Amino acid sequence: MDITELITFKAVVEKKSFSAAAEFLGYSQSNVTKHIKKIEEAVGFALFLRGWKATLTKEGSLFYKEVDDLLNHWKSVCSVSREIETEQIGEVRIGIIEPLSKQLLPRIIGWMKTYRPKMNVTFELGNTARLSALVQNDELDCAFCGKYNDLSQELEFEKIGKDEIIIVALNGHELLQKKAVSLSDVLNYPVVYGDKTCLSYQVFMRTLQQQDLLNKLKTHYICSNQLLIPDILSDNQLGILPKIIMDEKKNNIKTLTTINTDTELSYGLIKKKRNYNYLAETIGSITELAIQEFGD
Amino acid sequence: MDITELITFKAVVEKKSFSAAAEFLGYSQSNVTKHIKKIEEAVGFALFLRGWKATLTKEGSLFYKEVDDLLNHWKSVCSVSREIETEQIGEVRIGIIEPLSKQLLPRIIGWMKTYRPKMNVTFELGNTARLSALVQNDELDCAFCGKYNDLSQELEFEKIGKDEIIIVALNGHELLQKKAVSLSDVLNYPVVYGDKTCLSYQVFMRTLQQQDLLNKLKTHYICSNQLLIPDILSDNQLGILPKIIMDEKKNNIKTLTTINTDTELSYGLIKKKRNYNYLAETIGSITELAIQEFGD
DNA sequence: TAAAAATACTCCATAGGTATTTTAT
DNA sequence: ATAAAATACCTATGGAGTATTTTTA
Repeated sequence: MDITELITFKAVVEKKSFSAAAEFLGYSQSNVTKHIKKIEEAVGFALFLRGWKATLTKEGSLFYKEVDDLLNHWKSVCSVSREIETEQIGEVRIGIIEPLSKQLLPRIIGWMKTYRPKMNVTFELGNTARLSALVQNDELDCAFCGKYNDLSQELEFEKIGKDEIIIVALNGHELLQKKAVSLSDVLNYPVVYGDKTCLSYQVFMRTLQQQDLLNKLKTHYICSNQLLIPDILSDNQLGILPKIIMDEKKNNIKTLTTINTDTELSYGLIKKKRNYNYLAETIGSITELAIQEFGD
Repeated sequence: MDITELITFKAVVEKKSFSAAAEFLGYSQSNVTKHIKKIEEAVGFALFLRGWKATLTKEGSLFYKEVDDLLNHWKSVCSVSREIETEQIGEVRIGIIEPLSKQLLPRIIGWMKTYRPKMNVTFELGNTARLSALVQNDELDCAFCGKYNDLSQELEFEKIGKDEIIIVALNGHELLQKKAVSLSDVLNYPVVYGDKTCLSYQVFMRTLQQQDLLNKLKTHYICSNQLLIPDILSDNQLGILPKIIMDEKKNNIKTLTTINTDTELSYGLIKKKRNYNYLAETIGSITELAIQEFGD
């Protein structure tokens, strides 16, 4: 007994005749007879009372209810396989660093809602180091990160845009009067920046070191969530941030200057180097989206 | 893609290796490879990452959940087919005439509870004519009836026991003093009997006619449900009943006499003459039960 | 008698096997 | 170097067909 035979069974029930079912299925009449006989042998009871019309026996009728369900289940499994093939179901687990999240997260959600309505998405916020470890460990499918120098051999980085580290102040800050603001000027004021895992922290510190200004650093506040810095800035404090998280609409905050870095600061996508990946298409589309958002 | 291939798929998932699955299933390793390849071609994605261990791809894993369900469903359909074969499921529709119901119905229910716990039973109470029409019309599977003279060609009658029509009175009735009670004696009192579809009515009337006593009939009460007659009998009334419904424990009621009939009164089972019948076994067993109950 | 199902017979596709090669650890 | 999967090749079962006979309304 196998599925094709059960399909024949269903056709005979619906067409109420072996020959009509044969025609419907594109089979020979004798083949339909064989299919039905094979099921009847397997189950041990007659399915039909034969005559000019084939009518279900009571046993056949009880069995048909089951078979009909099973064939529907079969069809559903086939359609699920098509959904898997076209990446319509399952889950994408996406890492995002905080600077990118505000712009990228709603856009990804919007895209998924339109093109992957049945798929679940998990967003993991964190810094580049942690997210790339999660990707490495197969706990994330991909991560939107900063460029990460000691990236594992198994991972690859695809650039989606670049950024700069900027220094900001509240409107009316006295430094805003100056035409050219130098780092030594900045160090006269209390500074606020992200913790040491933040790119802005690292760039800022490296630059101080290069210009031998580390000892000039006075009061500083560390806020592990960079996104909050524009909101918590007060008095004569200065914020050090990736340009991307500066909300242009916040017109009480002004950019003083940009920290020049020898190497360009890039954002991009980290994922595993493998030609086999269930979510390749989906992640590809999301990457396109990110490039549209952040690319030049 | 067919069931056997999906079974192989499941085995590979469980054994985590093509060769182990092959051994488990009694297949050659190459055949397992072929099964998996055939599914992979059908669905359009890889199921396993090959290596020393075969591990599911993400797609394979999503698909496996579906397949596992389907295989369980498949197994359940197979087991249902066995239950149909052994008449464990479905419904028996049994007709019973009132005189038999009090004794037979609880016994049938008891038997079904023990031997056909999954099967439903419908009991239809009615007179022989109506029940045999329902059997004829395939609205009942069988009926416990009286012997019915104009039984259709398609039906058969199997005797399970015989009965007599008796005349009863309340304890202390003056007729109980008499040694031999004749029909003319009976007609001096108001009589209670079932309606004209009841065998007892028919026998009584025929006997009156034969003895030319019809005109002597005085007050009479007709109660369409014969079962009630022993309970409603009062004063000097006499009841005319099939012996079988007389509850021996009711010691306030006594039998006066028996109406002699030229032909024997039989109870039996009416069913369709056909060699094909889902419930043949079940009905056979119930008939045995009835014979035990009513047979001599 | 006519419509439908069963049977007899044929053919070839494929499910299964064995032996060997290729791949991955 | 070795365990496991893929491939090449072979065989025989049985799935599907055609033609004919049997059954049933």
